[in-house]
Amino acid sequence: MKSFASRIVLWQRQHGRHALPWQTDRDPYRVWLSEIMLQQTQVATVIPYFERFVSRFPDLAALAAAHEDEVLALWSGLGYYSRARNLHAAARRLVAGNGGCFPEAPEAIAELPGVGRSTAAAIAALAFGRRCAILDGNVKRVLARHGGIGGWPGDKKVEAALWSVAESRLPESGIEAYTQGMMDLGALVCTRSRPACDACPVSADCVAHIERRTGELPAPRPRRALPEREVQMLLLVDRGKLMLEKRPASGIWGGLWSLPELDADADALAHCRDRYRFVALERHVLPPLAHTFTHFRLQIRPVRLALEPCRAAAAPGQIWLSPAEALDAALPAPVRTLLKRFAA
DNA sequence: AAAACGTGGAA
DNA sequence: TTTCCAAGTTT
Repeated sequence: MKSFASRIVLWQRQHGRHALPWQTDRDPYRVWLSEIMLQQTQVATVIPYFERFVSRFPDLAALAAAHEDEVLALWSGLGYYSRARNLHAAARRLVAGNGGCFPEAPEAIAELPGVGRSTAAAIAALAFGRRCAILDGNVKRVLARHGGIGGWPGDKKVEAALWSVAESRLPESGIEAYTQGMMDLGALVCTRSRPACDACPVSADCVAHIERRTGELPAPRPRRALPEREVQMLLLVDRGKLMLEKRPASGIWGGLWSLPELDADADALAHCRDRYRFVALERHVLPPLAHTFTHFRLQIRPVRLALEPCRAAAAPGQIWLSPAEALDAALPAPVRTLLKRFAA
């Protein structure tokens, strides 16, 4: 039987994906951008964001010259916004300190903010042909099944074992096809549920397949109950314009423009007066909106307050926009939903 | 080292 | 509806 790596490489060339938007060339900028967008995010979700982003920022120099606000606006809806802030910061660092050149060594790539071991290896392999191992969700699933490695892959010891296997199976040549092939195999054949083992090039010596344990491997993440939180969000309206506030750089929705929040049981009118010195003429409670994060569930109770004209007093970190203008801004997903609903 | 960090697709 | 988790990294 051919080696594991050879079978992956041959399979990738025949059955793998070759026409994804970031596979048009080996431009390290495009490879890097795609790898960041694809962190914890599915390919189908990323594609339209990637197209929009590269059309606005076609290269490192364009990205470095951008305002962070516009970068975040193009990321709005993709989630994990520190990825966008780190991407922007890294572009500026490379243009200012590295002559606008992308580093080729995985160790150097991993120095960039937002780039860890696996992402650095993916860029080094796909853009520069470096022989190094990745370990994303796809690879973890393929290796856990093929090697019969139990335990949750997020566990440190299990992950260390998987890294070790990943390093040991690299091909002598054809690292690009191998790297892409492991991801393609995980995404297209060795799927989470109902894997297509009939179509798999490495099923002959796959422990999970042979022992009929593909349903148990890899082991699922240990579950925990999702905490529930509840907030009010204020739509402060002055002559058709809404007030948005810039969120702090750290924490949820960092750097995005969002609606003022207050405790679910607080008095919206009093808050409006005490916190902003605005006079509300009319109060309207809008239908609630549920939003689920990875680590908690949020109930949003929107309240619209029609204000006495006051915009001249706009403070730093605040902007007044029409609903249409606001939809071009870097909004959190549920706020976008809310504003669409409000504008309709 | 566990928790934070978003969103949407699929089962 | 609920659960899982996707080309993970940072603190």
